[in-house]
Amino acid sequence: MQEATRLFADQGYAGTSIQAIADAVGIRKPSLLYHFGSKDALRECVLDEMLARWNDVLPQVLVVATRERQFDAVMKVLCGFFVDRPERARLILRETLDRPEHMRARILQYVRPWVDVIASQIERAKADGLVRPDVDGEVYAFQVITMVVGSTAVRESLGQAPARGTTDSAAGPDDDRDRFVRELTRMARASLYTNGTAG
Amino acid sequence: MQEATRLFADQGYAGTSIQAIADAVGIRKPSLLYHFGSKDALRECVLDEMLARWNDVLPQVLVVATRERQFDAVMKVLCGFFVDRPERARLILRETLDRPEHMRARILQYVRPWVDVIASQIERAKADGLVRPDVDGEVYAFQVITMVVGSTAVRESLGQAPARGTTDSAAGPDDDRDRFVRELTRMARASLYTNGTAG
DNA sequence: CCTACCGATCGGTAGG
DNA sequence: CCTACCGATCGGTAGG
Repeated sequence: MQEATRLFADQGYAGTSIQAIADAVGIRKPSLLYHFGSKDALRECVLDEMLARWNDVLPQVLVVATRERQFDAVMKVLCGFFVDRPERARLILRETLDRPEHMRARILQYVRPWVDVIASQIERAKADGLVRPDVDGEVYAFQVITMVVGSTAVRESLGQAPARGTTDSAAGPDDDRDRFVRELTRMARASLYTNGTAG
Repeated sequence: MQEATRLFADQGYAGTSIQAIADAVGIRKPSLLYHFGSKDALRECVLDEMLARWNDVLPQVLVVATRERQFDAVMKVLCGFFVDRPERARLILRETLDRPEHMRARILQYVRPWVDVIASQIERAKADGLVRPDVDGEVYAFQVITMVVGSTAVRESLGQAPARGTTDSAAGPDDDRDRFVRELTRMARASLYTNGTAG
């Protein structure tokens, strides 16, 4: 499963042969097919597992969401899920491009709860005058998720080439990660609240 | 070329056989190979043509950039390039996932001018106190481009499923397009300027 | 979990 | 631009 996830994410479904997966695991091709039935069933299995882990992470944020600083908590969980395992972002992007109609249903199922949580927060905050009145909560939430997934998927691939500019000379990978997450969060927050710096 | 671009964007490079491209054009497979030499050469050709059109569009924005309202002009051209032909966004995303090291060079070559233009605008505006002081121009510009490409690539595929919410009942495709571009522009602008509504 | 094998399709070439 | 063909690899099956 791990190897299949990695290979599908890195080379795509059509670009990955079941022979290659079998080689990576150290068994023969028919043995792999015995376990999963077909290549397409393996694809479903890989996607299901990733979405199941996504569901593991959902309750965390709903608990935290009862406190203040909800926004930062949601962004932290959302970013963490993909940034800590970028192959998830690449896989979800590839699947969306490969089988849009198939992914639409799953995305509705799995991101809908998030969109609802975020949208309800936005409406509440809008009533308090904290959120810009022209924000469309649903489009906004969808856009933020797309931004996180998309930029995470290409970040490692591109070695964040254009992002090393004028800052201090040497920075560790952890610094890069934090800087990346912080900027994503900053953009999402600033484009939402009337006061761009407050949660 | 058109058919190859469309097929590579929709089904991916590995998922598209030269036979399928030949069928779409109405010629035989060896005839196609005669023109382009190999499948990989065709891939290069398709990518080169798209990047060449990107370069056609660059001067436009540099001319407009001498006037006021630079930001909106840059966003309009950037969004238009991808939103009007979403297969460009899908192709560039697939190529980045398929051959990251190969794309890094091209992206540095083709998006560097944009990043520089935007970054210089940001530094000027920062000095005037118009831009938030904590904005990292390079990371920001990279993030905006990623957001535009990523969300455009998946927008059509997903039929913007979660984005039909509470607005008026029936809206034409043009309305959707404008709403999409407007929200992208709004987010990019609001996360940059101290006053989120001014150019 | 294996060996042995299947038809279909892959990218590409020979030759005209 | 075609017909005819190449070896290699594809996903998958038979049978143990």
